[in-house]
Formats: sequence, C-alpha cells, structure tokens
Amino acid sequence: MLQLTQVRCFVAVAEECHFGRAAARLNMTQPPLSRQVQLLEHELGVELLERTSRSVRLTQAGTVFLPEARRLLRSTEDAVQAARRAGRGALGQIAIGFTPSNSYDFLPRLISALRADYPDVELMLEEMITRDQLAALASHRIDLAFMRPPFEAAGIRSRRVLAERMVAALPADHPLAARDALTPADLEGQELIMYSILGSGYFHDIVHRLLVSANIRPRLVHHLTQIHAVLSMVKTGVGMALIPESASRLGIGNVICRPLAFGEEIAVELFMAHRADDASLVLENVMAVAAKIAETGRPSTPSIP
Amino acid sequence: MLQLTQVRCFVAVAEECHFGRAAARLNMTQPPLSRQVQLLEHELGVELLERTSRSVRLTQAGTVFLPEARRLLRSTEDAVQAARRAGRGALGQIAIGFTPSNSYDFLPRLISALRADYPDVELMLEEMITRDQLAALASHRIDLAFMRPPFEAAGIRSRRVLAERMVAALPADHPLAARDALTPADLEGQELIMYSILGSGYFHDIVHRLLVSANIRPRLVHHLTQIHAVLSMVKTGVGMALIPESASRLGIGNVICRPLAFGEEIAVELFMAHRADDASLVLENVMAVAAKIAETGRPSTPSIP
DNA sequence: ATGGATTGAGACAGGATTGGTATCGATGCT
DNA sequence: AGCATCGATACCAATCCTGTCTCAATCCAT
Repeated sequence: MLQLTQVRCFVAVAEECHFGRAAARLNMTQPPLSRQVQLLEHELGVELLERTSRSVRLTQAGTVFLPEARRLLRSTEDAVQAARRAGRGALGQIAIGFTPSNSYDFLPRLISALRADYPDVELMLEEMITRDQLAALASHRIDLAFMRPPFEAAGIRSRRVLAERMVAALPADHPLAARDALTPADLEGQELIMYSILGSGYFHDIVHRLLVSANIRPRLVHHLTQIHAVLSMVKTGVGMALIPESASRLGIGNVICRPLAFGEEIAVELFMAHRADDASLVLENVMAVAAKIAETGRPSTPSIP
Repeated sequence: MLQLTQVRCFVAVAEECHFGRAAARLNMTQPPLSRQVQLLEHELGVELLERTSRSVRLTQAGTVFLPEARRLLRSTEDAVQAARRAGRGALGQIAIGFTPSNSYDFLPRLISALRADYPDVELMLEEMITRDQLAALASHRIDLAFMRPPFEAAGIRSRRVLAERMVAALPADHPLAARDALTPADLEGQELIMYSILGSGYFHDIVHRLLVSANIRPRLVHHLTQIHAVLSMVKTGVGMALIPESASRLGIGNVICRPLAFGEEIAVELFMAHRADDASLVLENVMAVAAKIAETGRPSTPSIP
C-alpha cells in the first residue's frame, strides 16, 4: 500500500532535484531515499523522476503527481491538527439549552466569549424551559443546560453560575423613580405586573416569595411570560414590575430600575447542568468559559443604572 | 509519522464499530488492528474511540477525525489514479503548433478526437508558420508541430500525416463549374487568385508548380494569405482559385469545387514533427490519434461535393 | 585526453516494525 | 453463577526499513 513516507520522500526529491540534498532534508541517507522513491514508483507503476546520474528531473507523470502529493501531505497535517484540536476540546460541537430569560444578558455574553476563545466549537442553541432541558439532556438532545432551580434528576450534575437580585422596573415618570431603593411600604398598593405561573413559574415564585417575605400586597395586574413583554408594559406606564437585575440591561427606554431594600436572601439563580457521564472536553471548556463569565462578567448585586 | 495503514484501520473500525468485523474487512486479525489504532491515537495524542469492552464508540475527536481520514484516503486514491493515468499518457498537457491552413479541417478533427480519447490531456494550441514551429519545438515552446514541407532540423523527427490534392474553387455560376474535372486548357487565361509568396509560401509554391507542370499561364490576380480570404474572393466572382481539397469543406456558399485532371504528383502534404528525444507518452498518444485521423478520417483523393 | 569528483543505485547487516497466535480481563446475557 | 463476547496484552516470526560500504556513470578540470 501507498506509504506517506514514500510520498514525503518523493516531494523532497522533486523539490530539491537532488537525492543527496533531499536525503539531508529528510534526515536520512541517500540510499534508502532512493529506494523509497523506487518503491513509490513501483507502487504506482509509473516513473516519476528521470535520473540522468547527473541530474534529476520530473517526468510528465511526476509533474502531475507532485501537486497531488503536496496536497496529500497538507491534508494529512490538517487532519492531524483537527484531531488534536478536537482532542483539546477546541474543535467540535455542543448543543446548549437555555431558558428564555437567559437570552437577554448571560447567553449573548457566553456566545461572544466562546467565539473568541473557541472559534471552532460549533454551538447549537435551543431555547427551552427548565423541565424540558432535563429531558433534553437525558436524551442527548442537548449537552449543556442553563436553567432555573429547583430541579433534580438522576445522572445530571449541576453548578450555580449566577445569582442576582431582583430590581424594580418603573416608568421614568413614576414617583418612586426618584428613590434610591424601594422599601416594602413603597410597593404597598402599587400596580405590579406579574409573571405567568405557567410560562414563567420561576419568576412568578420569586416575586411571590419577595412579596410574602415583605408582607406586602400590591395590586397585581396581568400575567405575562416574557420579560421584555413585562418591560414594554412598564414602559407604557401600566405599572411597575420586578425583574432580574441583568434584564435591566435590556436597555428599554423610559424604564428606570431601582434596587429593593428588602428580600436580600431571595436571589434569582442560574444553574448549568450536564450529564454526569459526559466527559467531553468541549463541554468542559464551555463550562469553564461560562464560569469565568459569571465571576468576572458583571456585578451580581443590584446597581443603579 | 502518521501511517496511511493506521488511518485505514481507524476508518474501518469507526465504520464497523467493532474491532473483529473491521479486522475481517481489512483481511487481518484483531490484535494488530487494535495496535494500529492505538498507535494512531498515540501519534495524534488523542483518543479517537471509546472502548467499553462491549461496544466501540467514536469520541468527539474521533467524530471530527473520521471525515478527515476518509478524505485523506480518497485523496490518496485520487493521487494514485492521476499518476497512473499520467503514466499512461492519458493525463497531462501538450503544446501543439499548427499552420493556419490546418485550422480549417484537420485540427478541429484532431481536437475532437483527442477530447474523446484523452479528455484529461490539456491541449495548448498555437498557430504559427512552419519555420517558427521548428524554433518553438527546439525551445520547448511546443511539443508537437503540424507543418508543411520542406524543412530540416537536427533533433527533430517527423512523419507525414496527410497528403491531399489541390482542387479548383469556382463561383457557382462559372462556366467551368459544369465540368467534372478541369484540364490545363480549361485554366488557360482564367482569372486565378494567387497566394502570397510571403504569408503562404507553401501554397504559392504548390500552385506555381501545378501551373508550370501543366504549362499554363492563367491571369494571376491578388496575392492573399488566408484560404478563407481566397474563398471569399471566389464567392464574389473575382475569379477561381486552387485550394487544398480539405479546405473545400469550409462550406462557403456559392463556391463549387472541381478536381484537377492534371498534376496528380503534386500533393499538399502535412507533417507532424516532434523533438527526437521527447519520450512523452502524451505526445505518443496524440500522435497516434493524429495518424488514425489521417488514415480513416476522410479520403485524401479529390471528391466532388 | 585523462584523472578526480559527484551522483544515484545496489549489496548487505542490524534493528525496528508489523502481523499472527495464544491468552487475559471485563462485561453482558441466560 | 456460568458462559459468551469483545478488546487488550504478551510473545514470536517475518518483513521492512535504515545505514554503511561500494560501484557505475557522468561531468569537469587540468
């Protein structure tokens, strides 16, 4: 069978037009080099070089074969490099699931960081709710899930990547917009836009716990799922809303965010989860980047924009 | 260094997902196959297969490497085939020189025959006169020349490919167009369009010898180089002309060709010439096709269209 | 013209590599 | 629990590859 060493030998001789120099370049002596080229020619059944005992010249067949041979060696090197990079987890693909609310801040930052650090890792992104992500992990539909607590599933390992406070989103002309932070008394009786218990159960529960912990009963209006829909409501003056601090960076005009002076213990948490038996280095690298972003990306305590 | 056998082994195992079956497919036993794959993995520094002693699965790196490996094997096969075809003279390139008058009939037939028999031989065609072709052969500018006698040059080998009669080209309404063949007496005193002694010296000489041999003195008008220009003159009724029989197939309307009843010994000859030391198989094949065309292509004796 | 230098090929020995046989350890199924 | 299957390992024989030495052919210089 054709040997790559033979091809390498031929290319060297063809480029040097001299067996001795080619042998030196290949760190070998001339006789075995001659033999390798002979073997190649015999294998092909074609004379590639015309030896005149004083000079070496390519035959027509050699002229045809030389670029093919070069391409072959280059392809080989490429294949080796690809395998090595894949082995390091710098090349490959990963399917990532994420909850809708992550698409506003965390996910874009993760994606751009991955593009920078691992440009050859192909990302397949899929928006789904926490419960679906657990099933998708188990069925290998996704390899990594960014989701909300609580969850529990066998064979799934998870770690918290983000914890942030809820902030109040107010119309710019709202009286409370002048305050630095809002107290429970501020919210009492206010029009508060609420999350749907079905589509956004996690945020529904967070807000509910916040209200209960502070023992306040605002007037709850609407029940929406998407945070940007909630913010649109706020913008048009329907009322105020409680949103995760990161969502305040959505940059919707006419909306002012203010921290809450209560319920510090109630945080919005984001977990990433993967199959416990998944030893993929791509996964490992992606999770490392996600962890790095979570640490250094933005402060997780509320800030006043 | 990376071995193609290792790549082949890996592809077989990856496709079968089973060392035993892969070994059978490769006509070898399982242990050395395992070893080859291990060597490949060690060479790459990457684990390509995940062996669970009950099943074999590709790792992510293996998934990346498999298509690369397949491509590599395919490229190898392609390179081998290309070299073999080049060795047979079925792949390569050849530069061919030809005289202007060959472009009308012989060259088109040669080209189409070559396209059919040797589709991967690249033709580089260049029109030039006989004297220039000898120089171009010597300087390797062309490899094969189709040209007119007489010529002589050291290191050039030639053979005659065509010999054809001259025929008379007449306007369709010419009185002589009714004849089957023209005698010397028919031509006496006729308006005869002549070739330039400079640009078409060969045809000038042929016509001159024909007239001398038959001892006729027509009225010579014009001195043109290109046969199609001559025929245009004939078409518009300027006079008659003597043209090589093959040129009568140019298919110019309003022109009738008639054989000559004299000067049988004076033929238009076409030679092909090449460097005597050129051992190219492409050249050999092209010359064989040219010879075949010359023999079987068309009758070389005048015929009445 | 003739001797020296250079070039590629051939002969041969030693060592590495490859493929085969026998066997082991692990895992899944009955 | 025992058997079958599968991949890995150990070991051996054959082959192949490489390096040294050498030769034939050619070119160049004297």
